[in-house]
Amino acid sequence: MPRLAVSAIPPDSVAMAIHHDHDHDVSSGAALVAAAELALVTSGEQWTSMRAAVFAALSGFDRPASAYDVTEAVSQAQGRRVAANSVYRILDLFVANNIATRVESANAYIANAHPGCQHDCIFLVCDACGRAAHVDDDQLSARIRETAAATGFRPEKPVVEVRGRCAACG
Amino acid sequence: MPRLAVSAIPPDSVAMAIHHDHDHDVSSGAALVAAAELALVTSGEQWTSMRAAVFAALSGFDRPASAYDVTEAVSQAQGRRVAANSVYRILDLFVANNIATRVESANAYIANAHPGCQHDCIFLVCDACGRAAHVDDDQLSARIRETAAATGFRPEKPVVEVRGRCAACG
DNA sequence: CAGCATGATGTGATAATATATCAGGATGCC
DNA sequence: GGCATCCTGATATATTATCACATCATGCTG
Repeated sequence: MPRLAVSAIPPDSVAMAIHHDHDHDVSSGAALVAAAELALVTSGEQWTSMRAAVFAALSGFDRPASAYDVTEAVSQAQGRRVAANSVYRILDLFVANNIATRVESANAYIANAHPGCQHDCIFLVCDACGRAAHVDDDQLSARIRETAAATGFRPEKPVVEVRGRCAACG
Repeated sequence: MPRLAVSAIPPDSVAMAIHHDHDHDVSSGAALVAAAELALVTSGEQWTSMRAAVFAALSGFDRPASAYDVTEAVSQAQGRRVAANSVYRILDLFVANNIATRVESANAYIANAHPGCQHDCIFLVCDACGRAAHVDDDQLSARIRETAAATGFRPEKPVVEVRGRCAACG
């Protein structure tokens, strides 16, 4: 499978790279899980079976998934009812450690395809199919931060999510 | 009161204009309400007393307000219980007609200080005080749309909300 | 004017998303 | 093993959002 800078979704049908000139360990499947585990452990967090299950469920979706979607998927996988609040806790932890991202405009979460690499994320969210493509454009992100900073604002976390129609949905 | 391109909040303590070289009818108070009414009526929508009440309540907040905040404020003002779903309907209408904007990362709404003028909005949302400054930077917005379009995505509505700390909160 | 069409609002229910609290269990460390 | 700490489960509740349908207001039309 080709390694590309834009983790479009579905994960195996990526098409193009944009303003992204450095290499990542873009991962999927087992490699992605391993990378996530490494990132979390490196931060001094535990990689428990529940966390593994949540991450597996999250990365199994081909589009941003709500906490309840993930809860349902984990429940299925475990053959028992898991509580939503546990999933929330874990998703929050994932977001804090950059192995997942929250898509604010969709109240949903998506696994980060390249944990360990810090970027301001730009998501292209399709209003038709719900899928989200992830674009890194450090130059553009920098412009956004600069623009904010120019007003005396101290930017912490830019939320850039372009709603629209993906190529497939026209 | 000075007319400025950046509608910082609180509304009477604006400080700077950025990449914004055209004039607006930036409005506040009664003038803002009149501008909103005009914008709505021009679109063929009615300006009912309920809509006026919702707009007044919304523009009375000095920061993005949740639909329930607005519901509460309108209820107070009217001396009766108004239903949240009515408020949602009206806020949706406002957003559709560009006299209010939804701040996705805060699940909240904010009155548009210059209805009738189309921009992609950029909000600087303070995580400490909850206030949001509104920046227009057409050049930056264009870059964002271009970046999205370059992937075959058709951008409809960019959501750009920079979370961080405002100058006042350091 | 009566009747009707249309759009706005009210009512009531419910769904979806998110957080709080606290007890008990697992884990790591010594 | 024992202790401290972190993690999870259970339960409750808060917040945000939507739906279906009844009612009301307004203006048009015959």
